Parts: sequence; C-alpha cells; structure tokens
Amino acid sequence: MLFLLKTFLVAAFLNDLNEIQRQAVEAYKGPSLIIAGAGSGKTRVLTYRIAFLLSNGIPAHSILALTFTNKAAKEMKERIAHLVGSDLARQLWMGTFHSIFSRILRSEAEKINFNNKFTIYDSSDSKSLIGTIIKERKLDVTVYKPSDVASRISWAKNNLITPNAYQSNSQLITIDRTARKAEIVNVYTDYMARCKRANALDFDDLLLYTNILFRDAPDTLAKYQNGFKYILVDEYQDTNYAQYLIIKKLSGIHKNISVVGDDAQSIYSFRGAKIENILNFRNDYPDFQLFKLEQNYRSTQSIVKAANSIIQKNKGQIQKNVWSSNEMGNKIKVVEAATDKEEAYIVANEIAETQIADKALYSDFAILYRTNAQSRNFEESLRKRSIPYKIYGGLSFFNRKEIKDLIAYFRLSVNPDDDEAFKRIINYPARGIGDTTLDRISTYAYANSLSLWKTISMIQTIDVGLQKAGVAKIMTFANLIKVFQDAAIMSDAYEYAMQVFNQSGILQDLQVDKTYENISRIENIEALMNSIKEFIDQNKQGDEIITIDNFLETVSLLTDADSEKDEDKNKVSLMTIHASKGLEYNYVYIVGLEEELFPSAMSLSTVQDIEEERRLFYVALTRARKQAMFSYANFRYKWGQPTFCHPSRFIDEVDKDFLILPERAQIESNAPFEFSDNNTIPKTKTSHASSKIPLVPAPTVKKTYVDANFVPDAPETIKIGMTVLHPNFGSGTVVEIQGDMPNAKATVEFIDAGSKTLLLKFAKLKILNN
DNA sequence: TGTGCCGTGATTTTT
DNA sequence: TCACGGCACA
Repeated sequence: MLFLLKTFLVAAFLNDLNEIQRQAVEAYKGPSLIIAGAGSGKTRVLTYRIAFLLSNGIPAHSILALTFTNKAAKEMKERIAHLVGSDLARQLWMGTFHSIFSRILRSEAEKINFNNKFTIYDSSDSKSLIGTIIKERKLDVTVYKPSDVASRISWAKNNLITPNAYQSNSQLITIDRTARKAEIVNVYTDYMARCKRANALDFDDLLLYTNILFRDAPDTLAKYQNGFKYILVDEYQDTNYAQYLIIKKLSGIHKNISVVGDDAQSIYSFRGAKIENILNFRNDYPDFQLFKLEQNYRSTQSIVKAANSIIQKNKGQIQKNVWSSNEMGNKIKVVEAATDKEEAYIVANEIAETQIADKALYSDFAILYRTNAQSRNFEESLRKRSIPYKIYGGLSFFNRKEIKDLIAYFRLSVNPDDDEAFKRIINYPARGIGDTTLDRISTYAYANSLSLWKTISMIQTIDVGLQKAGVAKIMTFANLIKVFQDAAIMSDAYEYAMQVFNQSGILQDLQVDKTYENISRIENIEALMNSIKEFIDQNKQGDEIITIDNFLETVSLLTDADSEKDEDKNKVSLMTIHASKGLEYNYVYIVGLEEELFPSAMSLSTVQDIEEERRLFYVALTRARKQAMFSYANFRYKWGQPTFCHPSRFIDEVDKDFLILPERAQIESNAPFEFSDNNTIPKTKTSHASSKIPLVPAPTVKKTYVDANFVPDAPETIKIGMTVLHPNFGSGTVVEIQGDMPNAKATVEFIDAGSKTLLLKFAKLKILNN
C-alpha cells in the first residue's frame, strides 16, 4: 500500500512540480521557509509536502497543518484526500489556528480551569459583554466605546498581556491615563472574570489560553511537542504574536517546522499580524532552508508585471522576482465613471459582454472592493441585467438574528452559564420578562459571582426583588431550558434542534405574521437544520449519537464563506479584497479605486498603513488569471452623502505599459442616472479642479488617545528624541526624521502601537516633552 | 413592559 | 444610508 502510494506520488511530482517546488516538498526535515509569490503554486507545494510526509511513513496524526481560514483548510484537506485517500487525510491535524487550539483546549479544559463544554463568544458577544461592564462601572460610553475597548483588549490578548500584566505595565497604564481611559484595565479584568464565570472563551482567548496552558503545564506542552513531529503553517506573514509563540513552542523539540508565506501579501496587520514574523524566521531557526517560489502559473505576463510594478514601491521586502511564462495577455483597462451607480452599470455591462464574447462562465468573474458597503450598487446593476451573483461576507448566515436566536438556545442548553446566550433569549420570544427583571437578576448574579442561569435556578430560595408573577415567569423559562438541557444530552442533534425550534416558541413567533421577511427567516432556519443533518451524516460512525454540542463546537468558528452551496456554483463573486485572498478568477474587476476609499481614508497618515493598502492592491490584482479591469467614479455617495472623488494613487503607480487609460468615458445613452431627489447630475468629465470642492467635511479621525481639547504641535517643531502623543497611536519617542518639510517623515517608536513612520504634514503630534 | 420616534455614528479589513 | 440605543409615552 505504502509502496503503491509512493510510486504514484513520485510520478505525480515529476509531472506536477517544478524544480524548486519539488525541493521544497522533499526537504521535510528541519526548519524551512517557503516564500511563495502570488500564484506560484503554494497550496500545491503544501499539499504535496504533506502527502510526501505520509508516503514516507510518517503517521498522519503527528502532522499539524495550520491555516488562517476554514476554506483554505478544507481545500487542502480535499486535495490531500485526493492524493492519499480520505481515511488518512482525516487523521491529520489540519485546520485554522482557532479550530485546532479550541480542540486542544477542550481536551485540556480542566488544566486552564474551564469546563470542556465552554462556549466560544463571537465578537458581538464580546462587545455586548464589554458594553455591560462599562455600564455597570458607570463609565461614560462616549469615552469608553465598547468597540474601542474591545479592540484594545483584543490587542492585549494577542500580545499575551493578561489583565495582571496590563495592570503592572506602567507604560500601558500611563497611556490609558493620558487618554483619560484609566479604567480600561478594570474593564479588561472584569471581562476576563465574566468570561470565566460564563465558561466562555472569545476568539483571542483560544490563542491566549493555549499559551497559558503551554506555559503552566509543561507536561502538556511536552505531550504536544512530541506528538506533532511535523508542523506546517500557511500564510505565516499573517501570524500575530500569540500564534507565533504557540508555533515556536510546539516546534521546540523536533524543529521540523515549515512555514509558507508571502510578505507582499500581508494584509492583516490591523488584526495584530506581524510581518516581522516571516522576516525574522531566520533568527529563530538559523539552520533553516529557504525556498523561493517565483514562477507565477496563474496570471498573464501583463498582470504579473503590472502587479510587480506596484509592489516595488514598498520598502523592506524579501527580495524576489515573480515572473510568468504565460501569454502576454491583454492590458488592464482603466474605466472612469461619473458616479458610483454608473461604475456599477459599466462593470455589469463589461461582464455581460465578456461572458458572451469569451463564452465564459459567470463564476469566472469577480468584483473586488475595499469595503463591504460598496457591494450595493453592484448587486443592483447585476440584478438589472439578470446576471447571477453571490456576495461573500457582509451579513453572514450565522449573524442573522433568527440563526443567532436559535443557536443561543443551543448554547444555553450545552453551557448553562453562557450569560450572553441567556440574555439573548430570556425574553425571546416575548414572555414578559423585561429589562427591569433582568436587571435585578444580573445585579444579584454579579454581587454573588454567579452566572445568570445559576441565579434563576434558585430563584425560589433567594430574594432578588421580584413579584410573584415575575418569579413564575422565570420558573417557566427555567423549566423550558431544563427540558432542552436534557434533550441536548439524550437526543441526536437534529431531533434536539427541531424540538427547540418548536417548543421555544420561535416557530410560532415567525408564523404570526406571514411577511416576506418571516418566511425567509423560516427558510434560513430550515437551512440551519439541514446543515445540522449534514453534520450528523458526515461525523456519524456506527450507531453513536451525535449531540448538539458537537455541532456547536464547529459552528462557532465558521463563517459564511465556508458554506458554499451547489446553487452558488455559476455566479459572479462579489467580495472584499481581504476575502479574496487565496482565490483566483479569470476576470477580476477592482472597483472604487479612489483616494480615501482605496487607499482607505483611515490609512493615509502612516507609511506603514499606505504600504499595507498597496499590498492589498497587489493581492487584488494577482487574483486575476486572464484579465483585470480597474474602475473609479468621480462622484459617489458616502455615508449617504454625495461626495466628489479623485482617482487612486495606485492607478498612477502601475507601469503605464500595462494599462489602457480612459480617454473619455463612454456614457451609454441608457445609463441609469438614478439620483435620488434633486442633486444635479455631475458630468463624466468633471474637471479635477472643481472636484476638489468637498461637499462634506472629511471623515473625522477616530481619536482613541486624546480628548476634544487635543491640539497638535506644528510639524516643523518635532525633533528627534522628543516624546510625542498621537491621537491614534498614543505616546512614543521620535527616533528618526528623514527628508525636509513639507515631505519630512518621522519614525516614532510608540509604546503601544510599535514603530510607525509618519508623514509629518499629516500626522497630528503633540509634544509631551523634549 | 412594549412601541415608536429621534439622534448619532458608522464604513476598512476577520478568526 | 441605515442600524442601533436612548428616551418618552401608552
């Protein structure tokens, strides 16, 4: 069997891999760094490498392969199953960081003082709990915005700073105090305690507690170090500190670690990803082998060369030369549109024409944009032309109210201490338990360090200040949940879920009004039921019962993009550029190429941010196999306000040899100029001079570290060595100033945000001392 | 306790 | 533009 497998694989290698790819596949001992340019066959190398390990007799369960998205993991699993059979593929430890480590944490739960039925809080659960704590502490919500506090806590966790460490870090405390947010550390402390009490971990906790587990339980660490003899990490440039350290620890003994990535495609630094991790690999593993995959098999030469001409503008990259031997291909057409609506109309037109001319499938097309909010116009224009499309991201399936409601019942059945789930369903469907009642229960629970469930389970023996009628209502609810809790253990997941749907009152509630909305909600719930059924079929072995907790474990880490349906097969894809990473399409439309949209208005102040936007643009362009098109509008609605726009700097940065610039934008006579109300229709060729007039003030920059009284000092007064305060980055020290005003750039070491290079004319810096 | 109106802020990106 | 939270009122 093994012999056959190996024979097959060797033949496959010869056919399928180029010289460097083959070397990268075969060098499986010791550390290796595989720099994989866009479209260079990265996934192929990873899958063959794993297949190669297996064909050398290495047991599947000793291979750990980590990815960032479920989609990537799924695709790789399928491709490996194709090579070596699904039995073997199933035994691999392959998945996202979050799913793999939640699995490990579940089996080691008692070592981190959790119960193995813990809930995974999603970002809205976290935010809502943080909001609750802010209110409890009677803090001003306009100063302590839950989303800001949440991202700060997330930042701390990703850098492995626990509440205690935070408290004793005088720099952090000073920053918060300067920003008049001294209470952040207390909110953080409460938040951790409350998650603990609710037996819940948030996304960041999955990584944080894994680190804590490995730090505090050396035997456990040793067990996994010995178990995972071969470790592979995809998209290594996107790892944050918490992930980096886990990998480093796990590979500590065998050092058979192979990381794959492309620094040019690092687009998640806002989420704590550290591009340095890939740049510093050589320091951690000095005897590493380096493989550079530089041949692009995906795209035409025009696209590859155009993409190279952009990314060249970034400093500090790993040197590489991505090239293609494919046909030259068409130049990239740049289209100017009068308005955002017209842009969408033109793109839909182009797709329709190309589809017919090239006899292409709709699924060969993708429209990529910077922000989800841009999708609307394209939906409309595609719908008008009857072009089928699918939107990725946006309001995902699992974020729909009806799905969240039902899942909250599941969560409370499996983990009764899950307070966020409790709050969601205590009065849905309405059962006369209002805010006042809930407040009283919460207050008691908080004072006695109990979960809400524990509190109401003894509602008859304690006094939380409720009337008899209130107590009775609570009792009814508690009894209902008890029934569900028993069913969750006894029944199979599908039967259980149907029971909840029927007996919770959700079904009845949705049947009261037969509105279009309610019908669609019931359909969504049916879709959820089907996926539960599917889940059971996939995981059932013999005649064991698959219970709902098994389903919950996986579902909480799933996103919409992970559930591709057959009926979505031949459709145009609409998505953000971030979501497009790792995908490829014959025809790619990169839209909304305007200053302050792409690059985003939030990213204009630092060189690092602009470089990340540029990498994002690089990612977008390199999704295209055959053809790419750029478009921008001169006028667009932003936040419901009409705004004039300028073409993006990124268009200028592309080598003109590969572009067809717009001469005069063609307006079709039937172009839909549907301006609401009485706005005048701007002409397509609005001169750029007049388009400078802003109709609305530029969006104000989020101020995180300063109050309304903040006044920046004049840029020319900033000198090396000064301590300065920045609205977004907090305080830091100026370590370098390059160039002269007005284009002088300052490099500032921020205590909190790390090193940033700022364009002084834009940066708002206040001198704290010099 | 439930409803509806108003004002505000959000839009960068996600496991 | 839209969604959400706060508030007043039934």
